[in-house]
Amino acid sequence: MKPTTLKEIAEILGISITTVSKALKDYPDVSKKTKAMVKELAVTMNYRPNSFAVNLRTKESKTIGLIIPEIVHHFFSSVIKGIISQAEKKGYLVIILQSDESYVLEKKQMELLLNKNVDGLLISLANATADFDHLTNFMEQGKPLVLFDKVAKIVNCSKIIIDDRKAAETATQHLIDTGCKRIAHFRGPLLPQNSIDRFLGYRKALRDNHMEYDPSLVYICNDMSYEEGGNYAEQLVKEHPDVDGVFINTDMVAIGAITRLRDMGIDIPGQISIVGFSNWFMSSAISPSLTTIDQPGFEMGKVAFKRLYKEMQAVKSKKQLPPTIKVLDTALVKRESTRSVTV
Amino acid sequence: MKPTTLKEIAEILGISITTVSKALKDYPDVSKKTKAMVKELAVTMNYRPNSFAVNLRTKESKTIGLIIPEIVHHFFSSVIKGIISQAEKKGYLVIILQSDESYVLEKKQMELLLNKNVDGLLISLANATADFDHLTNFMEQGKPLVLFDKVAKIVNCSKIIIDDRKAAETATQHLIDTGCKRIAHFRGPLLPQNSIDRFLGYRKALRDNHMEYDPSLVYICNDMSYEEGGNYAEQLVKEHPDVDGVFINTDMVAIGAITRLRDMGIDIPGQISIVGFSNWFMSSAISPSLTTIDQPGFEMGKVAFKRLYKEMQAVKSKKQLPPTIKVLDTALVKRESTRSVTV
DNA sequence: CTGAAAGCGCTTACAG
DNA sequence: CTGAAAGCGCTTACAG
Repeated sequence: MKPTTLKEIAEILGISITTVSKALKDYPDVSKKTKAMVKELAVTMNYRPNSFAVNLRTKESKTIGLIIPEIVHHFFSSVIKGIISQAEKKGYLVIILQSDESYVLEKKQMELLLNKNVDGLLISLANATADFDHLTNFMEQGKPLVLFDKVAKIVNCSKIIIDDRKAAETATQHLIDTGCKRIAHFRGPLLPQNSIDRFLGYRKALRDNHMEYDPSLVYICNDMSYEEGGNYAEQLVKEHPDVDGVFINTDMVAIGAITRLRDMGIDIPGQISIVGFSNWFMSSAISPSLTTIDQPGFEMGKVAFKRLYKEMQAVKSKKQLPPTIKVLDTALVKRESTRSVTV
Repeated sequence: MKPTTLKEIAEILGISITTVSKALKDYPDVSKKTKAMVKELAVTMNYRPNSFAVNLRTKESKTIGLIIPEIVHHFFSSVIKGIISQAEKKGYLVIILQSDESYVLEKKQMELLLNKNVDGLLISLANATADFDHLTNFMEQGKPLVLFDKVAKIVNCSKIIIDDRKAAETATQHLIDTGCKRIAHFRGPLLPQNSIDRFLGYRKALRDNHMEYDPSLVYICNDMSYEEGGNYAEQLVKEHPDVDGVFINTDMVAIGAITRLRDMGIDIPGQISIVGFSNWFMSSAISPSLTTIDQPGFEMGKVAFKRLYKEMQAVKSKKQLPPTIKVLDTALVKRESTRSVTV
C-alpha cells in the first residue's frame, strides 16, 4: 500500500499542493472550509507526511544520537530511559550506539551519527578516550553536544555530572560519624575520572578528620564485580583485622563484600560498616541492606536531554548558548550496613 | 560550517553533478582519472552525502524501530545490545522506544516509528496488549515486522522465541531427577504467555513423572521482585514443610527466596532445592549459586535483527518472505542450589 | 566516458 | 484566500 502524498489529496480536491500543505499545518491564510475539507480527506486517506522530504526541506531530523560505554548496565539503562522519555515529550527520537569503552569504536559511532544527520548528540565517554578531536569535530558542524556522567573537563560543551568527590566525602564522613576509626577503600580502576574523584573524596574526609591515610587500606578493583568485592573483603579482614569501615566504589562490589563477610560470620555493621555507591536496586534487597550514595541515572538522562534540547532550539534561531555544567545532587541513603547511632 | 554538496564538488572540478555522484559510487562508466580526482576532493572537503536527500531518493532510511516493555531490565538490555550490534554490522541504526507494558503506549510508539519511516520494526509486546490491529496495520504498509520474546501467536509475522514450556519442564525434571518428591512453583502473573507456559511445563513434568499436582503449591508472583521471593519462600516453608523443591519463574524472585531460606537456616539444596529461570548474572554470584535456565537475550537480539534484515532485503527486491518462527535453545545451568547426585 | 533532465515529497517566499 | 514556482541534495534512466 503506497503512502498518500500531498499531490494526491490536491488532485482529488482540485486544489493546489501548496494549499493542501498549508491547510494541514493550519496556516492562518487558508479558509476554514478548505482546511476542514483537506483535513478530513487526509484522515480518510491515512496521510502521513513523508519524513524524508520534510527532513530535507527543514534540515532537521528530530532525532538525536546517544553513545554510551555499555548498554547492559543498570545505571546506564536508567539514563537511557530518562533520555528517551524526555525526548519523546519533545517529539525527538533517539538512536543508541555503544562504545564498549573503546575510543576507536566511540569515534566510529560518532561518524555514523554524523552521517545520519542527527540534530544533536549525547555522550558518556569511554574509559579509553583520551583524545577529544572527534567531539570538537562534531561541534564544528554546528551541532550541539552534551556530555554526561563520564565527561572530559577539557571539552568546551555542556555537561551533566555528579560531584563524585563530594559524594565520596559524604560517604566516608558518614562512616566516621557513626564511629569508624580505621576506614578502608575499595576503589575503581586507576584511569576513569570518577574512580579517581571518589578516591580523592575518601582521602579528603580522612584528612579533614585528622585520620591517617594508609595506602595499604586502598584496594584497586579492576573488573568491579561481585566476586572481586568478596575476595577483597576476605583479604582485607586478614590483612587488617583492625579495619571497622569500608567505603566501596560501587554497589555491585559492596554487595559482594557484604555477602562474603556475612558468610565469614562477621557482624555488619557491628564489626565492619560498609558504604557503597550508586544505589543499585539490589542494595535495598540484600541483608543487611546497603548504605549507599544515590546516583540519579534517570534524572541525569532527563536533564541531559533537556539541556541538549535547549541548545538545539538555540541553533534553530541561529543563536549559540554558552556551555553550562550541571551538577546533580547525590544523596546518602542510610541503611543497615552502617550504624544508626551518631557518635 | 556548511556541509559540502555534490554541486560544490562539481563546480570546483568543472564537471557535472551526475559524474561526481557516479564517481563517488564507483560506477563502472566513469573514467579512473575522474574517479580519483573526485574522490580526492571529496575527502579534502570532508564530503558526506546528505542522508535526508538519499533517504528521499532511495525511499529507505537504513533505520529500524525497536519497542520493548522496559529498558531497565537485564534481559531486555541484553536483547537491545544484541540487536544494535548486529544492526551496526549491516549498516542499520536503531531507534528505541519503550511501551511500559501499556497497550496504548505501544500503539503510540508504533505510530511514531511509522511516521519516522523506519525500514522495519522489532517488538516485544506489552503485557497489556491483547488487540493486534496496530501490528497488522504496520505490516500493511509493506514493512517487515518481527516479534521476539513476548509474541502473539495470532499475528502472522516472524517470531523469535524460546520454548518456555519445554524449558520449565526441563527445570522441573531436574528437580525430580535429583530426588525432589514434592515440588512447588512460584509462577508469574496470570496473563503473560510466558508465565502461563512455564507453569504448564511445570505441570507436565509432574504429570509425566506420575507426581500429584497440588494447586496449593503454586504461588503467584505479581511484581516478580526479590522481596516477593523471600516472602513466598517463608510462607511456603510454613504452609508446606514437606516441600523439598521449588521451580521459580525468574531468577530475581529465586534469589530472594534463596536468601530468605538461608537466613532461616534452611539448607539449600539439602532440605530444599531451587531452580530459577533466566540466568541473570547475579545467579552465579550468590551463595549458594542458583541452578537456572539460561535465556539467551543477546543471542535473541541478534537473531531477531538477522531475520528482520532478511525480510527488509526481500522487500527491496519486491519479494515477500513467508513468516518463520525461530525457537532459540535454552539450557539448564546446574549450580549449587540443586543436588548434583542423580538418583 | 560525460551530462542534461526528471523526480523523490515536501515547504515557503512571493504574486495575485 | 489561493497557487505557481523554486529549491532542499541526491540518484538514475536516458541520450549523446
